[in-house]
Amino acid sequence: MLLEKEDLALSLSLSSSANRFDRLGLVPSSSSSPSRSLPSSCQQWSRLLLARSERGGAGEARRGLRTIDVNQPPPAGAAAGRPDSEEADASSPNSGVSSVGGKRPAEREAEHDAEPSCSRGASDEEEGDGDGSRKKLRLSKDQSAVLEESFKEHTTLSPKQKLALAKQLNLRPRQVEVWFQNRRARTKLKQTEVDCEFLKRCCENLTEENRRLQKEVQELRALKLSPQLYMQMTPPTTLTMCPSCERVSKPSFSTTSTTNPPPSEAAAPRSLRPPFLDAPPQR
DNA sequence: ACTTGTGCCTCGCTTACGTCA
DNA sequence: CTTGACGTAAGCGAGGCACAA
Repeated sequence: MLLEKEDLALSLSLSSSANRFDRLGLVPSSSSSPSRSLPSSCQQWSRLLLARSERGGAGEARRGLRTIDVNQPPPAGAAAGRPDSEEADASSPNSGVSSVGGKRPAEREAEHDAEPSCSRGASDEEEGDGDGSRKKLRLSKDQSAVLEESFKEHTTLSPKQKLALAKQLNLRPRQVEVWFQNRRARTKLKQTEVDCEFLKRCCENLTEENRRLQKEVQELRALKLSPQLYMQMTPPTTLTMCPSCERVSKPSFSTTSTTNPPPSEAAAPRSLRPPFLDAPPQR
């Protein structure tokens, strides 16, 4: 159990690290799937694009289904306060908007033949469906593993994939949907933590760099005050900046030879900044 | 061409439950 | 046995997009 958790955390952090490397350009972005290699903000955009592309595909099926099914009443019980709270729950997420239309045609169809399995434990019968209290059912290890594998392939599911997965795992499509939703949330949370840590380190490095430069300025001023040394020294204007990478080249002489080299991250070119700093506004 | 209504999807936030120390 | 912390399945509302009327 503990190991499992750690494994999950590890996989999360590993994928996050991969994202970080991708951001820094250390890993060719083509080495991982687009959605997973992108930072969270970019993932938002890719998600939109993905959603659009998926809707392009799934939308056609939906359109097809809609023409067939849109005006059909939901299966008996689904709309009319079925005593089974599971089914009621399954339609609730969209209750805000689907109070009129009810369940999605595809799901309606699927859930009709894919009876609620309620996974292991399945003590559904004695869990009093009538009281309206929501049941929480833990997914089995196998189910979680399959879902995890699927998530690695794609972080969002098309309706077809969702149905297939639900059927394969003997779950309701709604459960698969919720699992992916929560999984995306966990991934994002993890990524945010990684981003925070990265920014923290950047801040520390920049502070250190600032301290170093201040010290250097002080030393240069001190040199300027002593004429003999000042006349002998080579021009201190060797602090040139490369316009392309914005790196400051080291002076040929060093009055601060004991100072540390600039931290790699602090000296990183602008293109390596965390992309979320340049990210478009999120909603 | 533009507007409006509908259906669907995803997200963020939250709640409730299961597990463990 | 109880309790608090933690992980996670699930509920809810909001926003956005596609599509049809």
